[in-house]
Amino acid sequence: MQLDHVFGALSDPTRRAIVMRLCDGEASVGELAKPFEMALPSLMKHIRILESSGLVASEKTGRVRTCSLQTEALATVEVWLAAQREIWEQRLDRLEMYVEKLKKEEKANVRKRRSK
Amino acid sequence: MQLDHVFGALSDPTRRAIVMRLCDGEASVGELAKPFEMALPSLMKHIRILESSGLVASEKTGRVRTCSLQTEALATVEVWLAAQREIWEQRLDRLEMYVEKLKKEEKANVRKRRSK
DNA sequence: GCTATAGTTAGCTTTATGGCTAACCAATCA
DNA sequence: TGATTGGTTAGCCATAAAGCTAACTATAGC
Repeated sequence: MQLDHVFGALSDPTRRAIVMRLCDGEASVGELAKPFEMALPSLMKHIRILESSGLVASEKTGRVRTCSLQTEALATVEVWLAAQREIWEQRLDRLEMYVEKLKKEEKANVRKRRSK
Repeated sequence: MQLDHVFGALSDPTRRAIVMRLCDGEASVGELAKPFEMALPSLMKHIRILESSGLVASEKTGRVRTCSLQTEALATVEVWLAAQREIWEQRLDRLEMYVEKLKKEEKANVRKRRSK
């Protein structure tokens, strides 16, 4: 599973809607297609993309294909984002500490200057 | 800030690399360009895309443009993902409870059958 | 003021994306 | 077995994406 494909898959509103729909449980291709004013083959493409991204799995029994969500992929993306934000926030913290240090030094300087 | 654009922006490896680089602090366009074997205008396009997605901000002073990360956008995506996963997991929980219920009933049935 | 540096604009190419229709296959169901 | 339903394949089109080069603008440094 690659971030590229997962982010790519989620960048389309139709596909995000499908993911949201699948959060409520499995669905057949036809069921997924209903809310959209879109030809079946077009929707199938989206499903394929979701599948190749690892976000969705599907299985065909008889003539109906049932799709379901694969949460591991969602989790992977969450982890990546959280990691980035963490690094960033650590940096902000350091910066903040540095600023605090500067402020204290400045206060000290002010006191010094006053006492001169 | 729209999910479409943020996910779209993050679906490209070059742009994710830029985001990761900016986690370590601000950088000029030139600095950002260095690690990539890519013409400047191409890289600039990526920066524009990151900017229009709200992930990155930039300001030009003199002749250098300095770019920085806007964490709110990252946070927004995280929230969306977490929400989806939560719904999904709640559903799994309900399903699990249902399965447990079924198991208990089955056990009860077995006991009944034995006592017959 | 000339030159080098840092971006920017314009315009081109190639490939990918998102949509369509029409025709097709394979299970159900009457 | 013939019609209907559910999905699939193939192939087309328009637009967007990702890259390039070449030429341009505007600051900084000498």
